[in-house]
Amino acid sequence: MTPETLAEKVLSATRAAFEALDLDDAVLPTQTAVERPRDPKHGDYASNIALQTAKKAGTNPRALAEKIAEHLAATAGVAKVDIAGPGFLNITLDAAAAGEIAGKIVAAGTSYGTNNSMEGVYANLEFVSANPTGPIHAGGVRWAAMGDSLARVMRASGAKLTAEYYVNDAGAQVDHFAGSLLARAKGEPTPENGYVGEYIDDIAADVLKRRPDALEADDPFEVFKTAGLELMLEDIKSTLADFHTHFDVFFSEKSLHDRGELDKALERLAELGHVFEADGATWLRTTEFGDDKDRVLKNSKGAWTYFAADCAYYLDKRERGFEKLVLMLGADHHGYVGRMQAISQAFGDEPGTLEILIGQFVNLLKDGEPFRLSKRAGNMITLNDVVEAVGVDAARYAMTRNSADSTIDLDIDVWTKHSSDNPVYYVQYAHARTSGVLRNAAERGVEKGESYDAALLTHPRESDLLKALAEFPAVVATAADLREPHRIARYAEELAAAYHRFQHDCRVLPFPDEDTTPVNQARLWVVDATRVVLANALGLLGVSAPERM
RNA sequence: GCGCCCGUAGCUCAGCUGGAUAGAGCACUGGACUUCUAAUCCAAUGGUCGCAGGUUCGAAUCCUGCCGGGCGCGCCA
Repeated sequence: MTPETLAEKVLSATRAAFEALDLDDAVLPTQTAVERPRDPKHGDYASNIALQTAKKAGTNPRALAEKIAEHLAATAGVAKVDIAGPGFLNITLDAAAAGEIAGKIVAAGTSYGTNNSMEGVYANLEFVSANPTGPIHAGGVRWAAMGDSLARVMRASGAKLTAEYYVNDAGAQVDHFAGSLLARAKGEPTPENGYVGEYIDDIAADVLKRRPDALEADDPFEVFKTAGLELMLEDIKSTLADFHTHFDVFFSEKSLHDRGELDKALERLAELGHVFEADGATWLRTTEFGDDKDRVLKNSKGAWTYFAADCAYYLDKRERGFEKLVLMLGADHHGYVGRMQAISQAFGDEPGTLEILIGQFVNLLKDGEPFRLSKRAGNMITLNDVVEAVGVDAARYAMTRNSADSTIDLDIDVWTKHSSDNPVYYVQYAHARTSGVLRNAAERGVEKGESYDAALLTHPRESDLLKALAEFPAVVATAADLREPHRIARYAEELAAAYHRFQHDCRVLPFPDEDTTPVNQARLWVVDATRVVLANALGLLGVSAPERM
């Protein structure tokens, strides 16, 4: 029995109890969940439904709980129901009902954990979107890892999701970038507001390699701009690919300008009556939608602002049919939330259409000192550097195991020297152990058979492990719903711990001089199920699941 | 000044949208390998959940006010 099924049984038992006690069932929730108590004395699962509904129904929680327990105890698969404290229901399943899950997981394989909590939601998830004027720096590691994992988790929950990278290939920064390349190629000093760094030398050289005549062209600046952006973007794409971070779309800001999308967006907003002229500039009245000040679309010189491009980009996404736009931004951009939401509402969209996730910074430390990153100064640590130092798995895992709401302090030296402290190895090792047991079983010709007797799985370690395994789909659904991929990592650690304890206390394979027993076989099913879930969980994090370590 | 995020064990962080005696990893201490990988397990140590009120059967969690830290508040991009 899965926790979901049990929760339904709890609800129907409650409904029956309400009827028996002649209570108003309008106070009953449409859904409930059972929780896994920390203390094993509290049974396999616990429900607080009596506590939650008794007061509203005008009765005593304890009395209600007793009535619910009566009905619930009669349910198939439920071994025992106790009432504790003010009215908790502590439910114990019989071993056979609890053990079924292993077979279901093995049968489901890679699809175990998928759920339909976001079924059919057509979503766009934008993340990273670092300017194409330099390599992705170490600060981008967090967004790449979290965004990519979130994409996987939302897809696993049924969302039809497009992962998108907004390429800011228009505007002044790009000109500064092009100017820096050109100066470098000519051997001139870096212009004011320009970029420095080894990568500028490299890109300048590569542009010349690709276009040997670049300096003699009619407009060398344009050649360096176009070719430089192209090369930089290729570099970014390959960095992300190496980091196992997949984007479906790299969306060019410049293409919005070229296609006249900014004019179109302005026109649309004007039609809707939210545009006004003042001080020689064109404004969007975002204060109407809660922003703290109105925003300029076109400045007094007649030039588009970055904000105008944001409007056009928003409209473009909506016109591509996305009904849910999720945007991951760094804490330094949280000031944008107000104006971005105002754009959404100005176009007449429901609140919630645009969802902005703000992630806090990774504070990089070196020798205990804050390490400032700057593309302009060229003293940066890139995503590539991080990956080279600790590897993709360790980097991704370290970045996804914390809530985006908390800032992370990360000492570069600690990270590179003691990377084996990373809990990712604990999880991966658990997976390697499951693979090892199954490999040994295969070598010795021990077969788990077509089916197994779940009633034999009575050891407390088995019971804990089975409960952890059963939880996975709900964890995925919650992670998707709350946009919190770190829940997957924390779950994986719990599951790995449950497995390590199981393998320590429960002999799986028969000893060499013994015959294979039904207990050996049942345990092999549990091991295989654990292997599946660990692999699926690591897969959602974009971390590999090695068969040997 | 205004806005967003954070404050939980020596350190790094969880805490499943209000539940039972607040957890894990690292570090420290002591145990467990002639049998499936000890990258493991077991035990011990470690807490005024920043502070003060409030809401209720019940608060680390929700509300208010303080204190402390990070980030942000351009006709820049």
